[in-house]
Amino acid sequence: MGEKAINTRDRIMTTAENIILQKGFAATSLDEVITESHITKGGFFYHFKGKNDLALGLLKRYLDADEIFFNQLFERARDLTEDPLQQMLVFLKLLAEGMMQVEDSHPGCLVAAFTYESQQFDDDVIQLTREGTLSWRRIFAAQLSKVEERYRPCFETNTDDLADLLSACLEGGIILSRILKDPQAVGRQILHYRDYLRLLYDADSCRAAAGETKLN
Amino acid sequence: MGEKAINTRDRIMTTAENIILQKGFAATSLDEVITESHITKGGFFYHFKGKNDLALGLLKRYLDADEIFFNQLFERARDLTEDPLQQMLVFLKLLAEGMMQVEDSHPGCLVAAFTYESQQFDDDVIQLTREGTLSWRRIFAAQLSKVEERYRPCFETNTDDLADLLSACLEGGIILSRILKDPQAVGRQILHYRDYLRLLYDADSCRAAAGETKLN
DNA sequence: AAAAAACTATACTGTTGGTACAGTTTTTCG
DNA sequence: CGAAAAACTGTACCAACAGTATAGTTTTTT
Repeated sequence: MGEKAINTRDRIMTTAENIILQKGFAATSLDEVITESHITKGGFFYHFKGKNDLALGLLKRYLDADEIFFNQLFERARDLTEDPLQQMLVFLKLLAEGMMQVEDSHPGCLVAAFTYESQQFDDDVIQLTREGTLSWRRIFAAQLSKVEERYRPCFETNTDDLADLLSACLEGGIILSRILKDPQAVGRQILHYRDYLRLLYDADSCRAAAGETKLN
Repeated sequence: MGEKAINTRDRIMTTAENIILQKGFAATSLDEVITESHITKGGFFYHFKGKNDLALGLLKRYLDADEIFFNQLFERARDLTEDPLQQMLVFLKLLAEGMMQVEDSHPGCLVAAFTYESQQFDDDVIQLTREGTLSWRRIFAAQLSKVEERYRPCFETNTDDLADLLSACLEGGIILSRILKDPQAVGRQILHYRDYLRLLYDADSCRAAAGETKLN
């Protein structure tokens, strides 16, 4: 596949993703995608077998970009501190900032969009949403495991569950952001998750810090 | 409106809601709803002006039922204990149990389903999703305010934000439950939220329970 | 028994997803 | 350079179906 083809394919996908996150998948017509992509129907079917194939391509691209995004933030966090808990806290701060930078209302998450329309997709698409969430779990849980090597949680916890909680805060936060038309909402949820981790692993210094701020 | 009409209307709505939560709104055809409701097209249009009107009716019914459900759990919690924090913790436990009782994968939340297809609805539907989430915030924040009258949080918090966090955990948890086909997942997220509150308002006794040295 | 409510039956129209296929331009590569 | 392969355009078509409309019929209420 040549460079031009990749450009065209990418243009179609970007257009489609934007429309889908606004209208939902079923309500997005191929004709609209085609018109907005400045391409013809034949051109579209040269790149994609059909609508389901488009969904699959979009999801793959989305999950790849997401994983890269998370890893970049983690790398940056590991660059700034050596302590695993602090790395996680820095990561969450960066993540919250990243989510709040969106000017308009949050674009949304393809995985969430697809799960509420799951029945219209082939199994491969559904399977991919599953693998995507599991990969998020893996990324987050890996760091949490490192944290637990050094810190003891107040409660008995399961790192997978705790990792899933972050995914849930993200997905739920995005939904709230969209409903309330408040782009900052997701970020605030993430910071709550961050505070939860602080209390869970580092309650002493949290309480100390709270005491200090009260003095000021 | 007679009893029979109400029955029919309700039957249509229940059928429609089930299909919509599986396929999404756009992908749900009126024909399918009509067939499964054992009614004719004319009969449907006697009860609803059109598809958007159906969405509006579904949302109203859903939000009403939800509010009743939350209030029942709160009443039960207030019945069991007088302490506002304990009431909230009992409520969350009951809520988690309620969400986990679902045998199959979780049916889903109409509000979330509609937000990812928002562009196809009239303003009245969108407005109602907004009012719905704000009413959840009101219910949760009211109890949290009572908690703060007696308990001091470790961090400075905003009860509205903290209330929204519960909504986010619910919405996000439902999505995860569906993707992972694990009906228990939502409940576990809620219990994490519960633990967060415990740490936030009652860190001392948590630490005591965990068998660690008490800070004072 | 009249009136209102709760439907049935049927017909119509515009869109959409997907297909087919013949022709044209662009890129790649020997 | 020139041929082959890639990357499209243009057009035409169709079955399925969504959503709507409306005239007529049965059921319930009063």
